[in-house]
Amino acid sequence: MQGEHLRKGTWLQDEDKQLTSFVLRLGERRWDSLAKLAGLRRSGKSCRLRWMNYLRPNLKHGPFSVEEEQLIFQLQQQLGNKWAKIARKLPGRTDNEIKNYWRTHLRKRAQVQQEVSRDFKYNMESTTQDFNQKSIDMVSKDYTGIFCYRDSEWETMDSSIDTLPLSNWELRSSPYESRILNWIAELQNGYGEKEHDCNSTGTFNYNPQEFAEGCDSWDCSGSLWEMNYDDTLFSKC
DNA sequence: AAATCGGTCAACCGCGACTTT
DNA sequence: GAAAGTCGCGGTTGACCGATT
Repeated sequence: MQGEHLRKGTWLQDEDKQLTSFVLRLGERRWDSLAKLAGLRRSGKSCRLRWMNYLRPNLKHGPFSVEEEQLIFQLQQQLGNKWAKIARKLPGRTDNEIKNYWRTHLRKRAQVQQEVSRDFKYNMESTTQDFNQKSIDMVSKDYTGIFCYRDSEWETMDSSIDTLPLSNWELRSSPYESRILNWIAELQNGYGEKEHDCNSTGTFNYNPQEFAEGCDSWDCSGSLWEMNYDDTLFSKC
């Protein structure tokens, strides 16, 4: 194909038809030869990409479902940016599509989640004595994605997260909710007037097993997943 | 109405791994 | 075993579009 003037940019309908018909006849391989045989002035690479990401049968083109979104989020945490591997777990979705979705929808949320998770763990560690490390790890991990700040004051806050009163945090749309709210209330009572003091201590009862009940699946909508944030707000005391 | 900005997504690029000759 | 060809992956770009100023 060298020396020939190759087309770039958006594919035309005719090109799509031509490519599809040749891939169905010759199979998904030898893309350079296939492009030549099909009379397409495209690189083999470009043909392959067009086929894999758009023309291939059984591709889903609609918006991602909540389940897909959660799966992507979870797999990204486990595998990192291994989009091809992640795509294999989501039939009908392409690595490119998932990568784009991650970058435009989920990346920020992941950052927020990490920050909140870290701060939460930090606060737990600095405010409890009877809390074993295993429980803390589990909580900080499983808490991700469920905190939400009652945000009417959010925009006007000009300092770090530790100035946000605990009573203004809420947890929504998950089976954890009521227990967590109670827990936060207890924490708040434990803090008393010392809520700005990260070195203050308090105790509360926590049963990880009880806590974990009903955790199989839950809807993240209406939670941190939709929260706008400013990461300057997430500094520690 | 026009300009600007930000989000989205299809497509491209570079590179390493794998296969074929 | 080496060179050439091909494939697959992840990062990046740029066109497009709607919202905002």
